Amino acid sequence: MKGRDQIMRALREPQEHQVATRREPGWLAGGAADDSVPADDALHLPGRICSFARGSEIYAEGSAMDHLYRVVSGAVRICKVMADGRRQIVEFSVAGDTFGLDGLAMHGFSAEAITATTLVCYPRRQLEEAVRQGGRVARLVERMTLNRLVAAQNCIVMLGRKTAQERVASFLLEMCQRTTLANAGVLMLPMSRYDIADHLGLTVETVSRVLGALRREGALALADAQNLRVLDRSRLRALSEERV
Amino acid sequence: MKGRDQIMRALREPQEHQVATRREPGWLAGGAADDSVPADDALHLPGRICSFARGSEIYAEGSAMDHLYRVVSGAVRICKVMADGRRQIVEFSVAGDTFGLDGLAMHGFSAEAITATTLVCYPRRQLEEAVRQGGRVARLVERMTLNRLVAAQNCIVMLGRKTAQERVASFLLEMCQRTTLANAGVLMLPMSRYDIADHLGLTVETVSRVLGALRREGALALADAQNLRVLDRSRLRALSEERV
DNA sequence: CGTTCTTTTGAGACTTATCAAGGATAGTGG
DNA sequence: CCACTATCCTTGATAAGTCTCAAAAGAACG
Repeated sequence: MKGRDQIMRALREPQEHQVATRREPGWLAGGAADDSVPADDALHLPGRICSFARGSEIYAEGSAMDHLYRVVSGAVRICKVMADGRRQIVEFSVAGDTFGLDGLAMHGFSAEAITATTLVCYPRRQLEEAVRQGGRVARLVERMTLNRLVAAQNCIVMLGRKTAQERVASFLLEMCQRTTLANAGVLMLPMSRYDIADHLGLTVETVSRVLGALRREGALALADAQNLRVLDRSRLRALSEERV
Repeated sequence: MKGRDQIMRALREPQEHQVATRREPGWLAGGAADDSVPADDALHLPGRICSFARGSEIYAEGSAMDHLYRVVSGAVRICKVMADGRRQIVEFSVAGDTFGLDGLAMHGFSAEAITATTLVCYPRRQLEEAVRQGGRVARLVERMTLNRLVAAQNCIVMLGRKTAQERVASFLLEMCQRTTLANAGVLMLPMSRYDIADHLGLTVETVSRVLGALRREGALALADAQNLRVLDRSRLRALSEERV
């Protein structure tokens, strides 16, 4: 459990920076639908469109928590890196997901763009003002935070009690649900094997081996590293032990 | 990873039942202070006092989510049991903590009293009404959920990337913070080694061995299984890698 | 087209789980 | 009050799952 290569990875993380930012004139109305959130989950608050390059940091752990973000396109990882380089990704955010509220006063985690990513940024001030006034926005924010809490607690069950194979199966099913599949049910994974490993509490090698095993037993078909198709969903469900 | 003894434990869990319940006349004003919550965190909503015997179930996974609970005294475990008996405790609730919002429509987890426990139950209806009207209660509930989300995400880091020793150290420090220590700084752990193991994603044997090792190296003193004193806090901090 | 990063696969090591058993503790009933 | 019993806790020996180290093929990128 030394994680030396994780240190190396952390050190050579590219520090490209935010490439574009422009004003959004209107009141942005939601992104892709997430079935655990009411369909009409638009925040209806003034927001600003921001773009981030692949690998760039959206915010750092310990920085001021002054925005709520909604992913328009791309993917984001929310993570923490320990002093010796061990990294844990606590959640991935894809199109339609919101993130940015992950601490009390400061950010408890950092957020990085996995691919080229476009976000809507809502200033925290206005959000809090809307919550204070109650009504729809207050309930939406509350519901949103509760969704993330439930997701986090399910993640805890996975990390605490599931085997490597079960974790990978759970992850694949979750991603199938959360992203819109391409034609013919192809699942496009925006993140690397390293990201998956650091989310599932495994190593890259183990993730790769488990995917290989699932492929050999006919549960998956791998077009390339990022694109795969689930051939035997019931097999994955049995492994993940969730009624998905 | 068969968890056969966990199955046995799950099967023989006593099903004693709720022993007393009476009406609370007024607007209950908070319990013990939790430093991650504003000091004045009273909900100021009408609640009902309920008592639960050791080992009894407060609510089951899949049951209707119609109350918010605050622990007055005792301790509660929030957990999920997998089909083959593997159990994961996602959080412990002690005096002053709130719980009960752990799903969307239904409870995603079950709650059980670890020791004889007294709770205040707030009907969800009235809570939602208060949130709808905004103001203090809305902000408190939001803050409360956010606190729990941050705690869950830190738990994810622990389960995903920490060794057995680091997990136990983190757990002890967290419990020191969350409970009021007895005279001379004695930490009283209400839960069994099984509960601790199922919270840390370890086995009882490993928890016991790690505690033994910490005792032998002089970091801890164990009066008995439930009562211990932290002798070398900096050692635990170094292991847990948190600025606590 | 060399360079760097990612992915896969293999061999061996190590942490933690499993199995087993004895001792401590608490609750129960005589 | 004390034996009885069930449960919890601890410790040891062994096994298994996953990690670490190593290397090579494949993809991305200038």
